Amino acid sequence: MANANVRVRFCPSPTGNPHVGLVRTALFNWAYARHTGGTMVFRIEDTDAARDSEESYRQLLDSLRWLGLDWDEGPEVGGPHAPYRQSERMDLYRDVAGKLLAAGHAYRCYCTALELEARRDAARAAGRPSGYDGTCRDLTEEQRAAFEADGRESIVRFRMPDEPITFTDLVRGELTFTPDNVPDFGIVRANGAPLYTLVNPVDDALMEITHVLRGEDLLSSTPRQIALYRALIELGLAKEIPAFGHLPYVMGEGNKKLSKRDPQSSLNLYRERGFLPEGLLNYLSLLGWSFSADQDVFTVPEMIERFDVADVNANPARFDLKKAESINGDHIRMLDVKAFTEACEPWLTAPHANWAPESFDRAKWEAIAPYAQTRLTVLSDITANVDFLFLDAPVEDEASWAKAMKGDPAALLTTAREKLDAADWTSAESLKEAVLAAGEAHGLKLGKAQAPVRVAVTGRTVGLPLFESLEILGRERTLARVDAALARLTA
RNA sequence: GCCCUCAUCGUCUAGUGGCCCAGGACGCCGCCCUUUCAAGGCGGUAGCACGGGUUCGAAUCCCGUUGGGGGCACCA
Repeated sequence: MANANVRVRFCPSPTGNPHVGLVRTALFNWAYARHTGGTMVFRIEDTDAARDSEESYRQLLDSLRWLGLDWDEGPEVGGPHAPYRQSERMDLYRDVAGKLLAAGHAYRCYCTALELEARRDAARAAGRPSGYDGTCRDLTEEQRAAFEADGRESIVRFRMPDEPITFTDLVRGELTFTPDNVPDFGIVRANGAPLYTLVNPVDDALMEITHVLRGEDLLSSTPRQIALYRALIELGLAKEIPAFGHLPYVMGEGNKKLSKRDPQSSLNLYRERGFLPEGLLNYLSLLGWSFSADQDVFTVPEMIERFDVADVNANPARFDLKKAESINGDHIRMLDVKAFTEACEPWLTAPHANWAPESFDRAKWEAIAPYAQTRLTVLSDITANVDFLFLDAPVEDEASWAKAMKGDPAALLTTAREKLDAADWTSAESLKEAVLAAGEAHGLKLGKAQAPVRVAVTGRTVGLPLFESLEILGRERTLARVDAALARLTA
């Protein structure tokens, strides 16, 4: 299925934070490019000055880089069709709009927003399609002059052909749209700024995009783009119409499309919680696609090897955090210890941690990291697992204390302290025997006996293997914490 | 309102007319392992939206119904 002629593109507009739906779209385009040996074009659609922001643009690039979704042409990389930010290509669009107008493929429309709205409402009430009704389609020179003389503003509108448009969607098969339901559409604002409806297909044409893989929300605008494409071809501005593939939505809670406003959709959220790029990508690829019938954890290279748009299915998928975390956990386990150790470090140093940066002890961290790797689902959970090593005193968790300090904890701890004091601190096994012996002295099995020790030392009832933890914490600090607990118990 | 689109366990999916009284994964439940919690192992729970066709045979094809989602901008 290799086809080095494939050119796909990812073309977000820089508004708000990157969200997971956007990432899924980027991923599928990228995977298809890498699978076929084609080219990934990254283009920024910043034609809406009121909504676009430089901050959002920066985040977009940063996010893609973090995810490892690289691009062959685009911002900061360049390419034969530069520039790749539409805000820097305005002259080009003006030129194309002029040619479209001159050739009669577009016309000036003088309808005001109010008039449009009134006619739209009337059309709906009458049960007719509510798109533009073509009022200015065939204005005479006199009518046009009159509107101009009135000082009316005008937008440029594309003239849709009076025939049905059929195309074969890569994921949905053959689709046909009748002219009644695909009205003429605006391509240039009254202030001269081009609209997405013009700019997107024009750039796809100029950049010689062969496969347009985008969200399902754009499905109904496809016939308009095809019509525009045909006009561009006629004008010698485009070579051929690309193939379209509309990817299913990523849905959120309830049953609504995950939107940028939805906090659950924010890519940054997953990044901050400690998702691994490959874990998140793995999960996201499962939304509308499957690796095989019986395997859903795989690496990015494995995905590239198998990915094909033709295998994407058409139904919307709900984002399931539990499964995303589970798969991420699998990827955490796939890391070698060194990579895992390094990946966690950002969470172990300020500002994420609740201890001073200088309290972080790399040697201790490296010693305990292997015990943590099998039980994390997201990296940010690491702090609660190892904070006892870096905090001056264990966290105060009343619920844990109450749960563990039952029976006669002071007696148990007193014995445990004696045994631990006498144990071999270079051996976790020896520490285990100390606690075991202390338990036996009070008629407690190891499971019960370790609980008060664990809470005294780490503050929590759950955590990493206890005796290895004690060994790494060290004799002095362990005994001091047992003493502190004893003091509290007997106060 | 008009148009488009989608429809397999709670969720993500495999399935392209017989291999399916439907397979995997997450979740949930139980057991094993076990120093807690995980991880791991084993087992269980649960689904082809409905109604008509077509066919020797339908989760798979067709029609309709119902339900979900989207579009109908001087947003993208």
